[in-house]
Amino acid sequence: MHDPLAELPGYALRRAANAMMSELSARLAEIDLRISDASVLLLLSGERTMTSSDIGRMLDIQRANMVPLLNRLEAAGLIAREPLDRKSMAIVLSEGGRDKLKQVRRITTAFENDLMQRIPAEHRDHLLPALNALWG
Amino acid sequence: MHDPLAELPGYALRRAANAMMSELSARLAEIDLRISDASVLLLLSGERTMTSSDIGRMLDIQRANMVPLLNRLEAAGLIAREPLDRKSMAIVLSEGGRDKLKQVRRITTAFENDLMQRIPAEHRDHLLPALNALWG
DNA sequence: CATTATTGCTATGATTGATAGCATACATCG
DNA sequence: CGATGTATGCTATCAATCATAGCAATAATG
Repeated sequence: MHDPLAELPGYALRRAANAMMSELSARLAEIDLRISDASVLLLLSGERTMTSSDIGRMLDIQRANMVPLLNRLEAAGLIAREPLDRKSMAIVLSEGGRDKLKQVRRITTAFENDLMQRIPAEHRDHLLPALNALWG
Repeated sequence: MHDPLAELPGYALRRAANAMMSELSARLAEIDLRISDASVLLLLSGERTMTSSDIGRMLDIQRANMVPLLNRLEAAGLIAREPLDRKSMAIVLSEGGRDKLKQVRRITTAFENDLMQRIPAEHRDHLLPALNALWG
């Protein structure tokens, strides 16, 4: 093949991320969630009270784009909006959301394990710290 | 912060890829190219004669989506379509395309170097093989 | 109190990606 | 040769993601 792009880390990063995302999307589709949906549920599993803006800042999703995302989750009965003051809303997991979260955890941990298995053992432990250095 | 997602390689991969892509986009914007444009130019720098479909297969871009991409490159005077038989077209770099390619190389090698510099030395050499294992 | 910032939202583009269909042309095999 | 199957390049279209601007209400600050 002799792909002149194969040596570029940036290119490999893009391809790897695409492959990973499409596989994870497929697995999450079985429980009717998108990747961003699952990220929000995982984030809400922490004990902290968070508003829509908080979540957006954490996940790098703009306020405007949080709206349809949270609407979808609310329509699916996974979260609820609870007034925090007269302007802000706390986003909390509903009971259904906590159930769904368990399924999300099951899928994501299996997925992460599979991912890591594909990496030769001598490189495996270096991936996470290397990636985190690229956006910290 | 205690981000419950920070430990997930899949999440880190997504974030790292996003950060990388937006920075590379910004750098390539200075020479009026998008990432896919630059990938095509780099791919065409190989000696092989390639059709639109060939390029699409290499870069995982569908035939339908190659059309506007190549139109853009052709309109910018970077490539030419040369009839190969009565059905297929060879996509070749024009002179302007070869000039642009030099700029692409300058930008991408600087970019890749910067990327690698951000990674702690002990992890650096493991990134590329680990990523390539995730989509090969 | 006056000003400024934040929140949640609407509306709207731009870009990318995926699918379906089509006419033409090539390839294969009896 | 001729029939069938496949590849190519394209149009048209749809869905998803992301970004920007603006707005009304509220909160925070000096």
